[in-house]
Amino acid sequence: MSAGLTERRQAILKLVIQEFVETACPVASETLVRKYRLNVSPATVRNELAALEELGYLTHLHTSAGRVPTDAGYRFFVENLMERTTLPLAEQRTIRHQFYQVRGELDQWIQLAGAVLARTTQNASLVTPPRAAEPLRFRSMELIAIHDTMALAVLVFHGGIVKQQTVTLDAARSSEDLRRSAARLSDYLADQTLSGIEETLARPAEQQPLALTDFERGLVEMLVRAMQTFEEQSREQIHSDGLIEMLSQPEFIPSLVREDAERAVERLRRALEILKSGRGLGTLIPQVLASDGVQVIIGGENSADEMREYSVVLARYGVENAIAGVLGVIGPTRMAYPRSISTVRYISSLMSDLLAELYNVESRIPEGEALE
Amino acid sequence: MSAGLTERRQAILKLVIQEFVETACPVASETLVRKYRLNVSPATVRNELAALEELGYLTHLHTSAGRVPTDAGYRFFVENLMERTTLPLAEQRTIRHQFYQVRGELDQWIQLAGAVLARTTQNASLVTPPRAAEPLRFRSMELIAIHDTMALAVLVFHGGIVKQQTVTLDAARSSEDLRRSAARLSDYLADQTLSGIEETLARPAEQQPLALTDFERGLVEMLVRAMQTFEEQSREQIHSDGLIEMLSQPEFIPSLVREDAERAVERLRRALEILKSGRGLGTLIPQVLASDGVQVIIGGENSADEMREYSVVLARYGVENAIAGVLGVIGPTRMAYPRSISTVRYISSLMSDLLAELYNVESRIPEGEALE
DNA sequence: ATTAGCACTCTCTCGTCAAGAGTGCTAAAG
DNA sequence: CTTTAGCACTCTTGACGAGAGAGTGCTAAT
Repeated sequence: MSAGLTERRQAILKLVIQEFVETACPVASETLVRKYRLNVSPATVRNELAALEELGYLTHLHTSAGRVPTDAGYRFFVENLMERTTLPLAEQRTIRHQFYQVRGELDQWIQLAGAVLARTTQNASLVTPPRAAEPLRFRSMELIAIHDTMALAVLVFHGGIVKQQTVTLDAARSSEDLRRSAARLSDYLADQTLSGIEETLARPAEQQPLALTDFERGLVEMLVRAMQTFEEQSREQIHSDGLIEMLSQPEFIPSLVREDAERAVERLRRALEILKSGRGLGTLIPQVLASDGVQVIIGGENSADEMREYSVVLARYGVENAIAGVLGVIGPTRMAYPRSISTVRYISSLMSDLLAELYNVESRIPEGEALE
Repeated sequence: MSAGLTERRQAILKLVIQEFVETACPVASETLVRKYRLNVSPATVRNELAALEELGYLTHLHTSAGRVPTDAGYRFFVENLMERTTLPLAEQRTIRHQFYQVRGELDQWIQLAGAVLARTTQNASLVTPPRAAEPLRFRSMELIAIHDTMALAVLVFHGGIVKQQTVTLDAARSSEDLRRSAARLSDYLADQTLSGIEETLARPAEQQPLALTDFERGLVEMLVRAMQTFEEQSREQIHSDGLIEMLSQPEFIPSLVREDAERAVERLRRALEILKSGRGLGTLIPQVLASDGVQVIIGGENSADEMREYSVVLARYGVENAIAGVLGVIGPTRMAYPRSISTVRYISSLMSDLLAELYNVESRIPEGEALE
C-alpha cells in the first residue's frame, strides 16, 4: 500500500499545509483539486491523502472531516518542502528605519524587536535581553548627589551595561566626598567579577590594599547586591509581546474553530501562562543559545505537554564570544513557517549587527546591510 | 409603590451585591433568605428587590433569573453602603517587606506595585511611572568610554531621573576628552529645561558663553532628543500587569457564565486592548492626577462604551508639587470594591512614602508607617 | 405590611431528525 | 497497475420540541 513518499505525495502534502495554514479549516480532497486545479480527480487525491495519513503526516479529527497536518507533517514541510525565503526588501527597509530611530538604546531595541516580530508574523514574540557570555565585570561607579541624604549610584560594567540605584547616605556628604569614594571604589574593584569582589572583601583586613570607610563598605554591599540581582534577572527574563496579534488567530476565536469554545479559552489561558512565566520555554533558551541558525520547534517535540499546540521559531542573536540573546515567535502549530522563519532570521541578524556595532566588531552576517 | 430607599432595602441591596460579587451568579430571593438567615420570607424580599429594580439599582437579565446590580447599584454601594476597610496588617507587612527588598530602584517599585495590586485584588493592575509636575530639568552628564568609537552617556536630571544612551564618536577620544566635554556641557546647560536648552542653542554664536565643538554640539542634540522622547513616553506610558489574575475571574470563563462563550472571548480581547493601549483610560489618568483619594469609575460612567463592562479603581501617588503618578486596578464591574479600594489606597500611600523619602520630604500620609 | 400559594415565563438540557460534508470502498476504465 | 466514477457510510451541525427547573410576579389571605 504505502509506496513511500512519492513526489506527488510531497506536492500534495505541501498543498494541504499551505491550505490549512491559510484557512485554518481541515482540507478536503475536492477543495484541493478545485482550488489548485489539479489534473487528477478527488478520488485520486483521497488515495494519496490516505497514504500520507498512514505515513503519519496527516490526520483526521473524525471520519468525515478534511485532513489536518500532524507535527511530523509540519516538520517535513519545514525541512524539505519549504523554499527558503527572505523578508521582502520593502519590509526590511521599514524595519531598519524603525531601529534607526531608537539607535543608542538597547532596551528599546529589545522592545522594538518584540513588537516587529509580533506584527509581521501575527503571533506572539519572545525576546531575551542579550546576556554576556562571561559573568558581569565591574568597571566603574559614579555617585551623583540627589540631595543631602540621598545619592544616585551609576554602576558601569564591561560591555556598556549600566545600572542605576539610589542609595541612602548615613550622613550628609559633599559632592567631592562622593566623587572620591566612587573613584576609590572604581579603582579598587575595577575589572572584577562578582566572585572576585566577594573574594577581595573576604580577605583579612591587614591584606586589604585599601582601608574602606563604613560608607564605602555599604556601597560595595549595594554593588554586590545589584550584580546578584542582575545576573539572576538576566538569566530568566523573557520579554514577550504580541499577545493580541496571536489572539487574532482563528485558533482563539471559538466561532471560527468548530470546537468547544471552552477549549479555545483554555488554550488562551495556557498561552498566557507560557508567555508570562516562560514555562515550557525554560529548557529551550539555552539550547538555542548553543546553536546556530533558526530553530523550529513544532508542537510538543522538545518540551512538555503544555506546548503541544504551539510551535516556536527561535534564533540566537548577538556577538560571537561576547554577548548573546534569543528571540523568536510563538504561535499555534498552524503557523506560516516560511514567514516566521524569514522574519526571525532577519530580525536576529539585524540585532546582531546593532550589537556588533556597539561592540565595534565588523558584522559577519550576510543579510546585515549597514544600518542606514 | 416605591417608598424610596428604606433602611431594609439598602441592607438587601448590600447583600445582593456581596452575594453577586462572591458567586458571580444572579441572586435569587430565596438564596438571600437562606444564606443570610433573614427573618422575612422570600416573598417579602422579592417585593423589595422589585422596588430596588424600579429605583434603578438592580436588573433582570430575563424574567426568571436572579437580580444583578446595575452600575448605579454598585455606585450606591461604594458611596454609602461599604464600610471603609484597610488592608489587614499582615498583608501590609508582607507588601512592605517586598518593597524593602527592591529599595533604591524606581523601576522595580513600579513593577512590584503592579504585581502586588494584581495579586491581592485578583484583577489587572495599572501603574503609570511618576511624572514630575515640572518639565524635565537637566542636571549633568557623564560620558563613559565603551571603546574607541563608542561611549555611554549618562544623563542626570533633577529629581534623580537618569537616562542612558550610547553615542557613536566621530573619532577616537580619550577618557579625559570625554570627561571634559561632559563637564563643559553639564556646566553650560545645568538646570535648564528642554525649552531652555533649545533657546540657549538658538542664540547667535557671538552671544554664546561657550564655543561648542562639533562633537559637543552632537551631544546636545542627543540630549535634546532624549529629553523629547522621555517627555513623550512618560506622558503616555501605562504599565499593566495581572492579566492572568483578571482572566481567572468567572467573567472570562465561558463555562461558568452561562453565556455565549463567544462573548467571553470577545470580552477578553477587549480587556487586552484596553490594557495594552490604554484606550478608554486616556482621559481618566489626568483626571485622577488632579484629584485626591481613591477614585472609582464603575462601568462606562466616565468614558466610552468600550469600558462598559469594566470598573477602574485608581489613586494618585507621589509627592505634592514635585512628582506624581497613578496606580490602580481594573476588572469586571463585579469587583470586590472594598478590597480593591483598600489595596489601591495602601499601595499608593506606600509608593508616596517611598518617593517622599527619595525626595527627602517627610511623609504626610496616615497609613504610611516607616519602611521597615 | 407580610406571606403563602400558584401560575407564568424563560432558560437549559436532551433527544431526535434531517441535511450536509467528506471519506472509504468497490468496481470499472484507461 | 493507476485512475476514476459511483455510492454507501460516518460523523458533524443545526433545528425543533418537550420536559424539567428556577425564579419571579401576582393575588389573596393573615
